[in-house]
Amino acid sequence: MKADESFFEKVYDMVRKIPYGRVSSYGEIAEAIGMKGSSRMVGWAMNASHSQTIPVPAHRVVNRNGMLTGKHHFASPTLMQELLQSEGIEVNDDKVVNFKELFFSFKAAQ
DNA sequence: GGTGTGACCAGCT
DNA sequence: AAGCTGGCCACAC
Repeated sequence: MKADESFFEKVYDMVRKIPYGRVSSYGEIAEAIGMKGSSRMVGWAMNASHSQTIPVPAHRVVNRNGMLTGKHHFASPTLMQELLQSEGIEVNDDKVVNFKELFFSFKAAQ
């Protein structure tokens, strides 16, 4: 973790640490970068993720309920779901199936 | 440097 | 049960 990195890069770095086939929440990431309660900032940062040279697996980030709230911000509304399914994550009705089991906690990882 | 905005969250009505 | 409100804080204008 580098302190010099801006808020965006911190978020991106955290999101990239989410393992293949796993998902996490905005609030979890916000807390991981020391901005607990500012989960909106995380989602807002993802809005600029497309500008990054290094790909950011934003599709692995969902809201607290496991719902794909940000899917509409992808190139295609169905792209997020397809990406998740391609990683073995089941998605039903815009929600991650077994979200509780697939949830990745940064605190537990440390 | 004030104001608006945002892919959320929790609490209240 | 479902909708609304406030709060959280970084960033662009």
